[in-house]
Amino acid sequence: MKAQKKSAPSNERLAEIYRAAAQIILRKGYDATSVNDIANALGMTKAGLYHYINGKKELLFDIMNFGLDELDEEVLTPAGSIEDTAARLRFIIASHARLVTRGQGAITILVDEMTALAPAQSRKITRRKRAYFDSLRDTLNELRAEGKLCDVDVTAAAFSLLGMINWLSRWHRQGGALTEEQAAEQIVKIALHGLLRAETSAPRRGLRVVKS
Amino acid sequence: MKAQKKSAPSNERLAEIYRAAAQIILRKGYDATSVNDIANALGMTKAGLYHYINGKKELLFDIMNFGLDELDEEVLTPAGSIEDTAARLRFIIASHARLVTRGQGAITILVDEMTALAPAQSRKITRRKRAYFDSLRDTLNELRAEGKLCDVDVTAAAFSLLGMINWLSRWHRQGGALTEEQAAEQIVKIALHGLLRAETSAPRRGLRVVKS
DNA sequence: ATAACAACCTACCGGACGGTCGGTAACATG
DNA sequence: CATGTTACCGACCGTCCGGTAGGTTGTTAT
Repeated sequence: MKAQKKSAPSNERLAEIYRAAAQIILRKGYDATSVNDIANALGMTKAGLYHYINGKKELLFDIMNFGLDELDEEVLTPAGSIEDTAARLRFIIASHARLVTRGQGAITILVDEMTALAPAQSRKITRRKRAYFDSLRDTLNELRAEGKLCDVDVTAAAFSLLGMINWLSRWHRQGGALTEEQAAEQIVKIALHGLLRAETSAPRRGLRVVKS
Repeated sequence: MKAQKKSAPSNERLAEIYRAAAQIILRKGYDATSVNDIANALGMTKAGLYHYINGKKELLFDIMNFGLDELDEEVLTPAGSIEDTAARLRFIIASHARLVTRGQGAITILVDEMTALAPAQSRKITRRKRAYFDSLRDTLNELRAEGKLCDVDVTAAAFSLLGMINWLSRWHRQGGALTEEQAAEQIVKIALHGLLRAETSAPRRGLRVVKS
């Protein structure tokens, strides 16, 4: 009748478990990944793994929180000390992008497997994600107040940024044509300046806007 | 020993089934959706539904192809007859975005549930997706040849576009602050011109470029 | 009338999966 | 050497799910 939590055994091993689990879940999806799969990847049996975890859902929940911790530490906190707003936005995009390409898993899982959580867990994760989203949007609002933002909806802009960044995990491969740094740089460029060349100097053969 | 395919019964009902299944799968995920869930949503039993489908995976495969058909018909084919390259790009982005926000499901499932397919099916879908991606990239290359594209990697640009567009399904809600049209328009704006104000005509109170 | 078929149903099967139980071997502590 | 604790394992359980077998009902074709 003890409601005790089993007490965290060896924080070191636990991190290994999270990392291994994240990688497999990322590749096969949460539902398609059995607890056995994760255990075997760690050279264990299922019962052995259950020594460390309290259930499959709770494992997922922990991994997600781990990912959000990374996001806070490597993106939001450092960004907080950047005064210049445009530079701060640039940093957020680039460092978040790097986290997606470099880290294997935890953050991307955040994005894909929300439905697998229990309602209470889902609410907590959603709240943390919301906090991140809000500070991104705040930066955009600040930019607007300074007159540096284009005429776009800040919410749509913030989501579009996240879309570009999170999508990275689906196409960027290590050892591909673009390094992690280059990929992050490309995202920054596209997000801040768009794809089309600004038609400032010497209108080249008269571009027309075609509607419909 | 008949290898016969059971022959498609009533093309009408089949479309209803695809649509209902797509909605549920979109909400709960493929693995978490049981065949029973889909059957019940259609007012049937599982065995009843199996009169129409040949298996859960094949149903998913069919839905994905249905989504790709939509994409071809409503985006790629009309786009093919637009001469002006920039206008074509604009059209592709906007119409694809509208398809994501308006249609409920088939296209988004394409994106999320690839791992659930059998290898042979997965290859076929990947090939079709690849074809779509290539024509998007072709448009960008054409734009580059015309000197209208910024200095960005075309592959990264194409993927970033898809990221923004596909992400729409995660945040845009019917009846929300932005209509489908407005959301699509925002995506187009951000993708083509970026977030930061171009510092061309009449520097409004002295905008500076901030580096680093 | 009856044959034929589509469109379902109830009942069931085999297997996989999450999770548990009762161990055991290794090692540390006193 | 006794005791406790950590880190596992083999065997097992209940449940749920994809899929099937075989029947029933309603409609159409001849």
